[in-house]
Amino acid sequence: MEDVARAAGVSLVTVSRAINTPDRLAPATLASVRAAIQRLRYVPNLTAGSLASSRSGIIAAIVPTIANSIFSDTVDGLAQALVSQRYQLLLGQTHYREDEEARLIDAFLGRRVDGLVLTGIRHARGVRARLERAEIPVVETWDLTSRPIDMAVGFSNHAAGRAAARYLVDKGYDSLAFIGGHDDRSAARLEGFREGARECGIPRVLVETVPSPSSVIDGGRALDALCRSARPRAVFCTNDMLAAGVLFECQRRRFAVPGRVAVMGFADLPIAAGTEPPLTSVQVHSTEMGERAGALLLARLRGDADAERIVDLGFSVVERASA
Amino acid sequence: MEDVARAAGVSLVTVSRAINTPDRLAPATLASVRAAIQRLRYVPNLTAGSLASSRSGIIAAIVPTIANSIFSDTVDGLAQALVSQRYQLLLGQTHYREDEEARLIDAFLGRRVDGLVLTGIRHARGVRARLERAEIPVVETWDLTSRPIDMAVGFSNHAAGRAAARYLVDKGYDSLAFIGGHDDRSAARLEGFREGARECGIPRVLVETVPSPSSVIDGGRALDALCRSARPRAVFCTNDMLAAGVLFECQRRRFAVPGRVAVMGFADLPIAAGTEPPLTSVQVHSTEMGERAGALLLARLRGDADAERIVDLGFSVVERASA
DNA sequence: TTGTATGCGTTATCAG
DNA sequence: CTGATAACGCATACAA
Repeated sequence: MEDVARAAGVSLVTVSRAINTPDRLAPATLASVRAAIQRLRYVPNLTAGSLASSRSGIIAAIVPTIANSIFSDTVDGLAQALVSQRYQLLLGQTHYREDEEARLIDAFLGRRVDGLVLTGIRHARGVRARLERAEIPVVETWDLTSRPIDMAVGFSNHAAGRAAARYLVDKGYDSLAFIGGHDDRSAARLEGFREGARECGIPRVLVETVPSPSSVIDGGRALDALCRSARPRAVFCTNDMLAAGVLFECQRRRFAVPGRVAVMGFADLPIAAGTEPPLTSVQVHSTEMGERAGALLLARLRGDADAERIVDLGFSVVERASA
Repeated sequence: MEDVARAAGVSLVTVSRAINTPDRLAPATLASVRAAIQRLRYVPNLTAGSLASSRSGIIAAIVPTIANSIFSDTVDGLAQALVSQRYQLLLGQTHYREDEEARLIDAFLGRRVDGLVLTGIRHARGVRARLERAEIPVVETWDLTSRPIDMAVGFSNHAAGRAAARYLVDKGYDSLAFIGGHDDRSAARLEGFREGARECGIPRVLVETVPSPSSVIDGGRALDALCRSARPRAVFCTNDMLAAGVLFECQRRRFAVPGRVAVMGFADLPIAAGTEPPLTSVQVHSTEMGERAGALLLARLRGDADAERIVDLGFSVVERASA
């Protein structure tokens, strides 16, 4: 920066201003500084800038795994929101482990990130306190709570599960099965699913859990396992990939869908509209979740104190042919 | 840090050492510093550390889009490799635009990242020079070249496309179609596919391109478009999701697979093993690509000068029932 | 509109 | 094994 200043015949600060607040410089000055920057191929050191300004320009996001399209969609949305304001995105994966989340949070706080996006509302003990002490904006996603650490954008997994059960019962299916992972959000959906079924006079639902992250093949296996001990009329899968696996397994077994067994997915991924039969699913706005999370952070960083703290994006059952 | 030093009755440097090189401290000193750190809830400022040490502890990765499982798998692998060495991962998306890639690279160089992982081997002009001047390790992924910017880990997309064509012809299919995006790597696969077909005496292949990022539904549409003007016996899709869409479309049209039309995918995603019929695909080690990229960077950062520069992970045709 | 002085919180170097 | 001192490269308050 000193070299640039010398080359342009100005002082250090002027170079700094040419980069950060160009409109506060005389056009001629600005031009000569920019020319010098180009000529010397000067690349401003953001680390030094961060240290001096105590703003890192970095937002961190923590997801269970990026190799699951629902979370990668959210990260995509978040990245979109941030790129416009020149924030950079630091990414961490927990692999569904609370202690990993805590480790990542510590590491990111050390980096003095300007904001943090978390997945879920359950965290290791101590995390909440550390985040509150850090005094940075935090958004929890993919679920809702009345008492977020700071802000939250998501939907009620419990209500979504309940809605799925009620939808299926409304359609006339009386023997319900649930296929899902055992992470917190799947568990909430299951609880809601059971409650919805109970409310409709169905006291018990079949449950088959699969490891998280789950995949197409787990869906097929789960249906296989269910059919060994029972004869479900409708299967609700906590993720469209599982549901696709169930559809393929139905094809193998020559089960008509929805005639012999109805199939319902979750998340309304692009695949849902492309299957045969097209998949009835619960739409949850994965990408928008990231965008809104980003928007909440940016608003707070801009100083908008009156921004919302809890955004319920809701969900909706998208009816297609499979159920 | 000063507070901690005072509380522990040592100097600043000793606190720094307790954090970075604990084995060079007397056990008693270390213990008292650690106690003070805990007591005061001291969170070391990595930004200041980076500035002083001129090592940021950050690796950046740039992918076309994270919302496509092949790239998110690679990012996953990379993140895995880095987390063990306490490197953090900065993520950027180009959305298949060279100028976005250039912008991101500049931003990341400004952040003084310790290493960079790129997707593909084509970049905007000037990028190569800037990266060489930055003197940081760079890994290009998802393709190979004899002249990488620095290092590369991938496979030959051209050879993979060629192998797909030869495989299909070997199986007796004489009318070939290609469904793929129009990004560089898909283009390379198409070129290879055409070459392979030509070598087997098939001068022309049908081609249907879809927008990137592509999805299941595009696969169905593409098959639809192809069938309007021709009658392909075998379809090679440049991505398993497209292939799954083709399978579903076949189901809709009551085309037997592979009897009426054979379907071949690419990447061997988890879905490939779960479809009905299971999908013949080209396996390309997406996750390992990220892991190896991370390993190459780490080796270089450790100072291993004699590390490899080009890693060909190869590919293999995984034969299943669909072709 | 531009410049001067100061500090951001560490690590590296050297000395003891 | 520990400490004193000088960077690291920039942004901010204040002055001109």
